[in-house]
Amino acid sequence: MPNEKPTSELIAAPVPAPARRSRGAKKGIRITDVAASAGVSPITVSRVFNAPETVAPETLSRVRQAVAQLGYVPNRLAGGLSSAKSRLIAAIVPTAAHSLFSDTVQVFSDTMSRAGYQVLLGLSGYSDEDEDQLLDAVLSRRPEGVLLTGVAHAASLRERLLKVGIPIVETWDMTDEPIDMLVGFSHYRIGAAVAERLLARGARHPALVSANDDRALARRRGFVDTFAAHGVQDIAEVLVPPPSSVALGRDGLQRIVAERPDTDAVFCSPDLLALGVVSQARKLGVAVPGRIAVCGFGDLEFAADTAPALTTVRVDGKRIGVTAARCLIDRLAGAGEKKVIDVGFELVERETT
Amino acid sequence: MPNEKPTSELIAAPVPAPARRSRGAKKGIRITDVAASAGVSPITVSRVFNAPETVAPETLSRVRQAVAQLGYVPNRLAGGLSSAKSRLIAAIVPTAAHSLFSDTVQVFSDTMSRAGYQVLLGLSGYSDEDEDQLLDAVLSRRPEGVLLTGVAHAASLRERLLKVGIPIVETWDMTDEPIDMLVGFSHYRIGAAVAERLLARGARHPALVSANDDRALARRRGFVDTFAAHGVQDIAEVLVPPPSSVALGRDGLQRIVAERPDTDAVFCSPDLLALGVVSQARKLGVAVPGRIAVCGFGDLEFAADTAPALTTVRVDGKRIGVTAARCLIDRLAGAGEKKVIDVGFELVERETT
DNA sequence: CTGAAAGCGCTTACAG
DNA sequence: CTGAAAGCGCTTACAG
Repeated sequence: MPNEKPTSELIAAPVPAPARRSRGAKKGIRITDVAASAGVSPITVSRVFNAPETVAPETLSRVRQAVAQLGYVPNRLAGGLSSAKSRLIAAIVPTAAHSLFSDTVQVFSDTMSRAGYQVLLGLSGYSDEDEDQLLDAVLSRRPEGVLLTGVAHAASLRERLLKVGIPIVETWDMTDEPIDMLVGFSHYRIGAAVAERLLARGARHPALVSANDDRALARRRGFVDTFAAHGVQDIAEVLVPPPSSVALGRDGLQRIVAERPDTDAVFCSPDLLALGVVSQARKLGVAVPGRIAVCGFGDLEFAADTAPALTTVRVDGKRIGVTAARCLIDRLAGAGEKKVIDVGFELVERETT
Repeated sequence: MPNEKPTSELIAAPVPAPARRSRGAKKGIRITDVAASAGVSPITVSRVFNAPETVAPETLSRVRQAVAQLGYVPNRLAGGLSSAKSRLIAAIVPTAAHSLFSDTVQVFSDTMSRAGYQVLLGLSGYSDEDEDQLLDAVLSRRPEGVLLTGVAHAASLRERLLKVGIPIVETWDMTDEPIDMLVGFSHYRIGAAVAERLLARGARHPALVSANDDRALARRRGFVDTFAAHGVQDIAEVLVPPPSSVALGRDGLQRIVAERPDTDAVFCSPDLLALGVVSQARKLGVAVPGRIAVCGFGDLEFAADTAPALTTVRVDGKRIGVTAARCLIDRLAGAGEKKVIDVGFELVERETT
């Protein structure tokens, strides 16, 4: 006897029930399936995942058995919608490809997942242009926190992020006015430190081969200002667009020496450019660091080998990753206030002769 | 006059309405806010985002204005739950750090987002152990497709993925029994090709310095089998755990030459190991490729410069990324069947003297 | 071209 | 320690 109607028609039934609609995630095991199988209510199943300590041990194992048997995986779209906790953290980095930030992303992701969060990677591509669009995509997932690379963001991005009211960590840079939390270091001070080191070595005709993103330009300013303070005003420079490469570095030195044959020091950042510069110097028969001192940025592992005469700047990307993750985790746990952490940097001279 | 009760108490009110519960994403602009502001129904607002071509131009612009003014960002947790379309694709890669796969991830992500999908990165960490746990985390987001790195997955993973029934692309490897689609190349054939090249150069005492992951071991098999087919059975080898590094390569050659002073060829993969081997050879005064021929894997950009005598194997990671993305996009659009695409590889000899 | 109602699969805030 | 009801913010499948 299918389609039996309820007998309670005496009690007004104003709207006739419309035909069944098949929609949404019809297939797949739901929490109610597990509940039925384990002989408990859906709420109890939910607790097994989200607050197991509040469930009786015997119930716990019965539910877990049902979960395993049915192969149930909770639907976090539903869970997130219901609880307003997406358990998602967005990490916005310029690029995934051969990047300075990959160490940071790696440990950040590891640390966050150990704390029960998943990382949604947003690739911003070094341009502010689509950053707004990327932010739309990211925010549509309702992340509970955001890691940002750098501090120079379009005003619109700052405002929107501020309005959303979730914890933010900016990284890999320094500023007096962070959006929220900050774990990084000063690129300006790096440029200044490199300049001082080169000055101490006696350099008087410095040059620059550098990427042209915000952070590289901050290093450039520190470099230029410091030389200026010592009376060296005129610095030859080659700015290259991303992605940096050995070839661009090689080409950079070529242009520098053509323009300024008396160049006695080059600050190249990142290290990939420095490798090109060192290689080209070798090809030209120019002694490094004897004739031209070269300093890079990024401390590529193999640089030590490839270019033992190369001074470089080391930054601990892993430390930035863990620290940033901890900041967010603390904040999400209710603790942790607005703070700025400077992880500093290190000038590395390996085997300067 | 707050809390005015409805006047219709004559019509049975069996269950007293419980107190209001504040829960879920209380704050934030909802689709109903936009609808009210634009003077349309929520469905129309939904259409503006998901099927703008079905909305009258004038309505469209009115709604978009309201969206812009209120700063509305659709909640994809809700949208995904309702439509069973998360617009999320999972990409599972071993690591984010200095990786061969970063090019693939980059273009994959770019291509997918241009098609309206976001990429959820899962870092599997080279071990099958937590792969099940990672899969739980990933599947809980209900991705519409999955990109996998490699083809050697635990049987449980294969089964679970198969059961979910979403499109899968395996990448960076080759197999006769893919889970679904496959975009990659044969590591075994690479090992064989390298062996043949070295044999042609006259090598008779080959050695191996290699990572120990599944794909590196497949290259090893191709290498060993091919030499065996030519009567060379005894191959010295050093297998190193991830992450590979220049230092491990250096150490590797040291052990090889100590064990087999007559070694005349070394296959090192990945290239980071090859760089170490070449560097150590230089330190030992061993001519490369004169005394020992060295072949790497991965075609690191700077290797050309660092070790011009290094033969290496180039694989087009970007092509894998785009192709894999296209496979998924086609399939999600209803077209595209199960297929295997071999992107091949290339042996690169730069300036062998 | 537009809208009213129902439902996606969870969790919250109670009450017991 | 456990559960019944309501609701999170969307979209589907209609109907007009």
